[in-house]
Amino acid sequence: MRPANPKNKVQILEMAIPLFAKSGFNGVSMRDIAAVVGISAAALYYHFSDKQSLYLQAVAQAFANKDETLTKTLATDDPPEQRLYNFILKFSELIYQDANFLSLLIREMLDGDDERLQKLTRQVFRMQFSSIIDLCKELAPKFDPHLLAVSIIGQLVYHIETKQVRVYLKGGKPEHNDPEVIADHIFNLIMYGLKSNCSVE
Amino acid sequence: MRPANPKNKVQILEMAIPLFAKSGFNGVSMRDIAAVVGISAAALYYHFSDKQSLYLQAVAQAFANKDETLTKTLATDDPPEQRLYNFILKFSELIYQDANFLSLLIREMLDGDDERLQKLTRQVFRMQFSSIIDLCKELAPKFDPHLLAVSIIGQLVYHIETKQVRVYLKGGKPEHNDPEVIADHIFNLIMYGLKSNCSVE
DNA sequence: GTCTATATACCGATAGAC
DNA sequence: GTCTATCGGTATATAGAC
Repeated sequence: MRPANPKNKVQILEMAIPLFAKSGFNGVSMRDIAAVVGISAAALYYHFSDKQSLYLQAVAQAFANKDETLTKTLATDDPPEQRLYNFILKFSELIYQDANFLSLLIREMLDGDDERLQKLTRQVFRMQFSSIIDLCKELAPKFDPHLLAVSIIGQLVYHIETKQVRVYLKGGKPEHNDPEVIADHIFNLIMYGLKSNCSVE
Repeated sequence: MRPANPKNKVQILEMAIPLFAKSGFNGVSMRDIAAVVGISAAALYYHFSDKQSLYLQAVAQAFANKDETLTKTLATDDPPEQRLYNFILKFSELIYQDANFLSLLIREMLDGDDERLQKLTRQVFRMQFSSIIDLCKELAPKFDPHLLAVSIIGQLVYHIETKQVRVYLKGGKPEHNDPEVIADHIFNLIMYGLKSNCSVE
């Protein structure tokens, strides 16, 4: 039978990404991927040398351009506070909209060996983390910029990561999943803390 | 051959916990567990009806008493600020010392279906989250207590979760992994924010 | 309570036709 | 580039001896 719709590598990767995000490397078989792509499992080996190679390329594909997108929001002429808010809102929207990206990221932090994590930080986070750290230094020289950057990103990630769980916890409301509500809350907390009356409602 | 050292369920669970924490449900086989326990894979089926049952009981075992421990630090006569600091430090030490607990928790949030997540929040987090929310209301009535509680726990979890990755990021220092350094940073940030000079009290 | 042996299914990967 | 067929290995789980 003549193949009606031959696939290229990127198409296959894009279809594999949600599978790996949902079930992890060990939870997805080559047959599973082949099924959603619409070809046989054997055909996957024409495009990729083995399963690990397919997985790593899928992760790289899912992470591509994320760093660039975020770094751009930090490299403007706006005042530092505005740049921080823009970054927080952009990051919030990014991980809210692209659930696969966040899942794969968390899975990589759990499963990746030292070599892969090093590569990950270089490819995905280096520029962005560098920019946010410089911004932290500018905004609050008294704070350790590394700890501060992790605190900001940690809140963003965790608010989205716990989306599914939080509805069962006390005080959970639907609007807590709105990326803008999350961003406003984090910015306000980071800037002014609990003991301030400078807060912006 | 006479069995030299028969195992009970709890012993098996305790030995399975680090395996599931490190490699996840799909990354651990019944043979793997049997090997570290020191019995045959078939013998596991005397204690557990199937792999899923063993896994769920291992998770329950790993999570047992965590809620109680944390809730206790919140139920004292100390002033609210002191209670918040005690909670942050205790939580920081807890997830730093028990890496299996945090790994399993994150994996459950990725893999658990709605039913399991609901059970998880009831068993592990309900009292603790309830107490921290009441404390948040007391400390900062102007903030949404749910968002605030997630921000506090999110920072704690993320600082420890990224332990392995952060060494490759700008400004990373060994002392950033000290649970007390993390706790002090988070408490200070939460209470006073970056603009501490414009706080009222 | 643990063993050996085994049933059954699925896995990753390859061979060779088209 | 994709197919069918298949290999060798491993998975979960069971049967039955001790």
